[in-house]
Amino acid sequence: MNTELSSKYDPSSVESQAYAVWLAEKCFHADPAKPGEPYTIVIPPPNVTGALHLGHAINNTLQDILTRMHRMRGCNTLWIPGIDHAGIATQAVVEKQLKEKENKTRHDVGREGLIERIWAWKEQYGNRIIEQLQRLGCSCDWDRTRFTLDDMCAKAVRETFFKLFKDGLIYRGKRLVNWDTFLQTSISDDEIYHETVKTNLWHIRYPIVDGDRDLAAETAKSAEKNTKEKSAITKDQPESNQVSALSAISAANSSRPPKGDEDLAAETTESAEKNTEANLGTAKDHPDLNNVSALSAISAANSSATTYMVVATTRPETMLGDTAVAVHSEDPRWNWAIGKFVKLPLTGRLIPIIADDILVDPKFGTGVVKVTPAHDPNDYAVWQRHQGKPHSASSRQADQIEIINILTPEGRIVEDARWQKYAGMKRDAARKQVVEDLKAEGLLEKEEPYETQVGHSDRSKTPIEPYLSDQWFVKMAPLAEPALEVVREGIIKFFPERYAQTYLAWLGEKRDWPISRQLWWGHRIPVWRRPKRLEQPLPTIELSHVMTKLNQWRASGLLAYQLLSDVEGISPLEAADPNLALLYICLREDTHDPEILAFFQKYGLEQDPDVLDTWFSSALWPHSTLGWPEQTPELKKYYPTSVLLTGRDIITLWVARMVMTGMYNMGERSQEEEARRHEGTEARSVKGASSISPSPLYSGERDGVRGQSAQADDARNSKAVPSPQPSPLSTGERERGRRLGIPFFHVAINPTILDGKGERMSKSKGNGVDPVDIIDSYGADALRFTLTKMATETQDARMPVKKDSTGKNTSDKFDEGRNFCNKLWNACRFALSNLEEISSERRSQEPGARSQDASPTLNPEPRTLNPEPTNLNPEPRALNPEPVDESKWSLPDRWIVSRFNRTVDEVNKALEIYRFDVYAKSCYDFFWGDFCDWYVEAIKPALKDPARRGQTAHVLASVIDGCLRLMHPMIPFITETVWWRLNDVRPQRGLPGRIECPPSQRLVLAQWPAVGDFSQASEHIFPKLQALIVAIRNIRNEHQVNPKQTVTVSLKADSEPTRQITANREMIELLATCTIKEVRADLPPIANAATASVEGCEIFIEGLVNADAEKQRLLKESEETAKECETLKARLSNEAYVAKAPPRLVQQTRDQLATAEARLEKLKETLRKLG
RNA sequence: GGGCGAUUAACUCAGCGGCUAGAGUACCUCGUUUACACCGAGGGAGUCGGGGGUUCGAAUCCCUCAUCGCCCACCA
Repeated sequence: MNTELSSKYDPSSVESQAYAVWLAEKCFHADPAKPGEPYTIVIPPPNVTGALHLGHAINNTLQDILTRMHRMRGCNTLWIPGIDHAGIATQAVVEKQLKEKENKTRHDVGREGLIERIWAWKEQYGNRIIEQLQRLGCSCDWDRTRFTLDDMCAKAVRETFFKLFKDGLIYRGKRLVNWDTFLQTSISDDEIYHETVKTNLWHIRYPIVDGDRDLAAETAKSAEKNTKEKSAITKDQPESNQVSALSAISAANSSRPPKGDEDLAAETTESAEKNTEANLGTAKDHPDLNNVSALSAISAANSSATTYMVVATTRPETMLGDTAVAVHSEDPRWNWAIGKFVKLPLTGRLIPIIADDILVDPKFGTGVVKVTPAHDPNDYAVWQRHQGKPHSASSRQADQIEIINILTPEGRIVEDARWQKYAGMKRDAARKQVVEDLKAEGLLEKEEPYETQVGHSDRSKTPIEPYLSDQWFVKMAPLAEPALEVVREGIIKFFPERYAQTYLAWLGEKRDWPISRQLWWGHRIPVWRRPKRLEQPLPTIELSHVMTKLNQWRASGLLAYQLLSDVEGISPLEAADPNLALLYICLREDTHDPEILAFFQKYGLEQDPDVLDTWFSSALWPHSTLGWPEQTPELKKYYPTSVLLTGRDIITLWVARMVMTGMYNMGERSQEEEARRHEGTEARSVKGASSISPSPLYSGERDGVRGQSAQADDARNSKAVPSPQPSPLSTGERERGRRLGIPFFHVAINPTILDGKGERMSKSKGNGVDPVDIIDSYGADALRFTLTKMATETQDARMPVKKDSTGKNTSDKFDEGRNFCNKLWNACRFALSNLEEISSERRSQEPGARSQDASPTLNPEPRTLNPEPTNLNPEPRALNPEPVDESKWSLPDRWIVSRFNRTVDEVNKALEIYRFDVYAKSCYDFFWGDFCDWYVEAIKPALKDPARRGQTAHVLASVIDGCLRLMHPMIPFITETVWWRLNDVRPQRGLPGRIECPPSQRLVLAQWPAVGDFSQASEHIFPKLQALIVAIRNIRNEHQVNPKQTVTVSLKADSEPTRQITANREMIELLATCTIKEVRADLPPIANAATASVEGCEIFIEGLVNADAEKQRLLKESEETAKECETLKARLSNEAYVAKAPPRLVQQTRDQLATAEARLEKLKETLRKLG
């Protein structure tokens, strides 16, 4: 390979070449059989729907930095890439395309057909995402690329569902969900966005029905209608006629009980039983009827004047489904009416007036709220609360209310005799009609304009409907508790720390997770059930046979089933539903068992058509990608993963769920259970498992993988040179995490990138920047550097966006990255060309070349000055017998090496706490500010001097080597390319104890730099000389001296500075473009010279005769100095300061004052002489 | 309503009890010295959002107000 560096840096050729080499040599491939402490990251899988944006770019750049750094640290490093199938988003996109291109709906092409199309689509776009990640430079193990819908993930999904189902943590329930009437699926809260909509607030009169004789008759009629209404629902929703006992129980167990309502669960269970009776046709009376007698007893004392209540609503059409009006129990305007009825306009039903202090805010509106349980989340909660409770201790009257669905899945009003007029109308039409009819009846009190937030589906952009339907849920409480605990205890840490709050707050709510989606694209729910009840209930004998069979299969681990038996205290047969409508069977794996298949067929059991929420598979990502539930070597080696890097928006949706499922599937208890299963014992419940002795998995030796201590030995032996810093995780911590099954130890949150106005980037706003455009125009390294520098601890990072000449979005922000990359390239080119020259010369003079390295001793610096050694392991130095003879080093050599080690130290500390910006800044400041601006400039003469060039070149090569290692994770392409050239030109590098340079053909696999010793003396002296040089340059500039023109300088300085200046005279003269005439302590003032003073050293530059300018400058300086004196004096005259501040600080102030006063005196003297 | 963050130079951001508050970009001056004009040398530019407080000392800690943004809840 030709490793010449082109004179102009061309990112595209550099990048493609380096990446091709890494791939060809499998540099990113991880092998679990190899030694080394594991370091694992799983990518947050991008949605297959979209191309990558800057958010992905920053997220993946940071992951790559960590991955590359740990690989260089000798860890057994794995970064797993992959893509999310993004259920609803993807299906929506493909359906839209289908509609646009072929004018077909999903029903036209069928389930199979649609899925086939989506897979084709996935191939195309999934590959594009992989390509984009590769262009970014991501060092993922591409052989292990996963897709949340591939076989490996599917297996994990299936097993997890089965486990949850078996443990009773998955249940089917009727719930109010967010219904997308366009896509006809439920969607989760996070797929909703709110839009402000201008509408009206309609005030409607609901006539109060007095307790007179007509009442009983009215109520009876209403009851009759209710019966009809039941059949209407049944017709409309075939599967929803059972407000099943199971769902009601589940609701009671899992929903948050309202505050202070401890008895709710018990009461709901009772009510559920009642409902079951009703469903089974054993209950004769409608619950409402039980209230009639009590009603007539009500006194109407308060009510004589009031004949109606006014409710305000933005959704008048839902009044068809009203089943109550609610008031606050302490609202004197209305509480007298509690227990009475109102006559619902338009349909004429009688509905109760109930008290609900949670729903009703008496200070808001009229204090009266209509209750539509089937179409409003709050009202649904009211329905749940009012399951037959007495109004108060003194009243025996129950306030149970009904629930009535009025909408079809398409969002039309359902067919129903009571509102036939509106049947089939869409929401808006129905609303219009209802309002008109109310007007006609004189029941519309007023209509006022109103703005409200309406939830819209993110996918179809249509308004969502709260809709009552049967869904599958995961019970959160048992899963959430351990997941909360590991974060509270700091076993999982967030960076920055504050994000733990978001996590804890959300998880603390323990709201059950609706996991079913009425889609086709996704993991299908592995539950078989009858869509309807059996026409004829099974005879007891047959039912008993069914149960026996099921128990047999369950015992052999093939399936799990749920029915009423899951309620404690009821035997399975007792509870078994003879209509089989409440029997849910979860098959662990798809089966070909003819007996089971025949059973399913005989009883008409079908697989649930729904699929799982896409987050269900994402939640398993850290262990499913490693092969779980199979006990793969990968799983054993790489789980738990080390860190998760992600954006803060999915801390709840994703991070929390990964912790829950990770601990549930991978925690020790779970693993034990697994082990027992393999032994042929069926574990019935998790509860019993804790008494079992630890499985072999955790007792030391493991199949195929040696124990922890053996691995550690291996790692040590494999080190050629000291490996650097130990991983921040101790063995104990790692083991604890493994036992608990946590998916990762750290969660690092990267900032969200916004545009210059602080708005989120998006396609619709047109402010998005495409990372590939930036790579094309600036290069991937430049993009990466800029993004790394933006990765601060704040939550957002702004990036002003502008259009480039071709109309694409770009940002000047990337200039900084590009400039730095360019600087890096050119500095390396310069260094390499010198090294090449010197090396070839050296080779031609072997073997005596070494002697050249001797250079005159300048300021020998005793080693004792160095701070504590950072390399605790002495072995490595033995590898290189050549001792470091620093007496040969020039000041710049010692300084730059020390500064380099300082930088490595800073970088290590920064990356340990995920301060990527500090990493970028440290590298930038060191490389540009110290190395290029000072060191390289300072050594130019030495590189030309045969006596010194050998030594200088050796330091230069070692520093370059270290810099390339240090910056490689952030700037991988340039550094790798330069590395190859450096290996060619100068294969032998390294300053033992200072900069270790163990050889490596590829930088990507080279060792991360160790922190070598510092040189405090040089770090003290060099900056003083810098200040002197800057001061001289400053005077030159002020006097408009041409940069090329050499000036003559005389310096007045004490003996020590004089010594340093003299010793480094050549460097000062070069960097300040001057000739130093003399340096001494007793230098008399020089007339007609421009002067300055810095670090106790007075500078005189001859021949700069601009007296006026000089006088002005002196005046200004003396003014400033006087001011400084004043400030310092004031500080010292403050007694409290002298008394309370640290003595060190007070002394410092005194010294400063003395210096400033002396300087001021000199300035005044000079000014006096000038007149 | 609850929580979190931001407010520092024209712009984008560091700094988070103690050096004269820093960097990059932009701006101004000078400069085509063979690494780099995507460069070099230098410069100007800030009441650290307002107001209180704690402290010897506050950009930094506390309270409060204002503005902007995000998350959660709610909006009959």
